[in-house]
Amino acid sequence: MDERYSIRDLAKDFAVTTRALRFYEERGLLRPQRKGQSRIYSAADRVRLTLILRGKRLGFTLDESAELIAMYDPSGNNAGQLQALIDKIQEKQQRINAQKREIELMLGDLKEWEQRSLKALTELSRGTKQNQ
Amino acid sequence: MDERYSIRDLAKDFAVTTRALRFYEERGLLRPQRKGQSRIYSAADRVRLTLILRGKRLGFTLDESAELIAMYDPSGNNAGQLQALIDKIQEKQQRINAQKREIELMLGDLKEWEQRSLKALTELSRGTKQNQ
DNA sequence: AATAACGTTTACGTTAACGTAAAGCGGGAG
DNA sequence: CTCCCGCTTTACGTTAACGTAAACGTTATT
Repeated sequence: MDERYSIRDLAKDFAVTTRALRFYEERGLLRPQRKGQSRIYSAADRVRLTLILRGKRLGFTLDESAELIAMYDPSGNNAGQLQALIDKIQEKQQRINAQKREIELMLGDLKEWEQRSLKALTELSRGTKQNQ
Repeated sequence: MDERYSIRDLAKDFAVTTRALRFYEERGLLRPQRKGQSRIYSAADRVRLTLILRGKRLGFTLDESAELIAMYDPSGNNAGQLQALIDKIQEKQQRINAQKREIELMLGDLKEWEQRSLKALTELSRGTKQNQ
């Protein structure tokens, strides 16, 4: 318990580059300890990294993830923070749902279009001699 | 009919900047005619612009939209192109649905977390004297 | 002719999220 | 001691989608 990981360990475990890890730190998303000049990551850091990557998958920017993680953090463990976090995520969910609706509309249009095109094609090949 | 619009007209009608319109042209998404050195946009150009903007709302890059529009174009009006287009859009839809699922999972976790936190808070205030 | 109102081209600036060197430090194997 | 390995810092490069500014051409007015 209270495990320590090198930057290489984390990079491997989470399939990210060491450059990315240093970058996240530069942006304030990670704060590993130092042993000499080397970075030492803890289990807590792994959790944070998990959140960062989850944020990415969800389409959050690093700044957004930084905010979310700050709220998620036990240090500010009050209900208000949690509610703010939930609100942010719900907002994101709404945007995604809007995208989904738009994409569904577009798909609908396209399938209609496909039908018409296919119909046109078959009518063409029926009423015309095949050339070439 | 066969209406012609200035770059300013389009910018206004679609709420984009003229810079964006020239940029889309530079990237091959629009090909307005020229009258002297000025650009003249047609109804067809408006349709293309509509598609570009729709693509943006859906989270497509300009390059992706360029592809989609090329396929959507009547010039390549065969069923194969259409099918490819539909496939691309469905792929995008799947990505969006995946995002949606992730966000729903995260939301679920968070609400659980909120419950626990709220509970902890009330238990605290019940079992302890209010200080400060 | 001068000015304003639009249009055009050219080109550098901006943000995000790293990639990609370059160059140097510390330690442990031989 | 020497060499390599892994780590570090510093810093310039990259892509996307325009923003912003400079400098100039074209009309229509005044």
